[in-house]
Amino acid sequence: MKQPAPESIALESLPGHNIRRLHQIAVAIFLQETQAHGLTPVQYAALHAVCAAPGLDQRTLARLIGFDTSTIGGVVDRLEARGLLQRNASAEDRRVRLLTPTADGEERLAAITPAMLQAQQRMLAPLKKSERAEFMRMLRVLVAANNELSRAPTDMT
Amino acid sequence: MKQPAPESIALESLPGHNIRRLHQIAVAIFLQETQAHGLTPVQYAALHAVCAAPGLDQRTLARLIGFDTSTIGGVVDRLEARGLLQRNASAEDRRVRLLTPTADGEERLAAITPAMLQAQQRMLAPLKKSERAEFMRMLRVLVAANNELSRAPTDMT
DNA sequence: CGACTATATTCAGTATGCTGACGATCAGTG
DNA sequence: CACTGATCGTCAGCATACTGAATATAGTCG
Repeated sequence: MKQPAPESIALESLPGHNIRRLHQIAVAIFLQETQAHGLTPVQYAALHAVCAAPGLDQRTLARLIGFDTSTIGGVVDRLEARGLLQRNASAEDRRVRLLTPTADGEERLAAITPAMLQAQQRMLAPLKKSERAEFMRMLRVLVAANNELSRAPTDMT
Repeated sequence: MKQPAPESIALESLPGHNIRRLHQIAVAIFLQETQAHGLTPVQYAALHAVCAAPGLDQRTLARLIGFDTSTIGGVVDRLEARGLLQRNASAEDRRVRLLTPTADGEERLAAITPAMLQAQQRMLAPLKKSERAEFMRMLRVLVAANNELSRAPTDMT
């Protein structure tokens, strides 16, 4: 059996290529819908997690939302610079930086939520209603099964 | 009807979050399988397209694989620096830079192809065989329908 | 207590991506 | 031919991401 010529492989048939494109599109839709609020998808996820569990440390935050710990510093920097959360040293363990939302942060999160949900709908809108649930189910299977493969696995307990 | 509290929304229920995680994982799998060949997913896609259509310009390349034109310059730079392709000014239109693979580039593409295909398989491996085709079908529907939304739409003619 | 190990965070380096702007060039029109 | 508008490529600036290393602190064991 001879391999097909490497150039003859159709990019559109490759899962990885389509996943990359879908991610590109999902980010674009998110930014479009939420542009009035000035948060990126990643910033939204971080702010959301901090509001849901005030006082958590960066490492825990990273594991909750699947970030690399060396990336999260910058994300938190930007949210802090805009006054949406606070970063304070922990009293018990001085290595740790504890994150707490500010009032502004809470408000911003509440304000952006409807647009964020609208964006989520639009991402799957091209599928039939019955297909959307099925797609989400398979998406979760893939993410859960391969969770440990990326450098930033999620804590799925 | 009151909105649910913004913090009570489960991140795992959001399409965007799962898409981001799946992309992260897909890149990690690609890099794992192909690490001996030293190409990123994006570099692979670019090299593949140039080998399939030697002499194409950067704008066309960008539209073929869904890149932003301001990103592709850097990608081509790196491939050129490693001697995998050549960038020459066009004779007819001096704005245009034409891309041609080198012999090394062709070889590299052929060499990486089996590992790349192996990576694609692993991405969908957690799904049952019948589900994989269904997932890919829906993936293509979503990408095709929302193609124009990102800054780098693909030419799908 | 001192050495060793483990953990939380940061940093430098590299690679995508997007926005908005700019320089060079081309093409069509008066 | 000069003017106008479109097109190709690049660049600066910002935001994710990952690798590998450094730093600071904590905990543990001999």
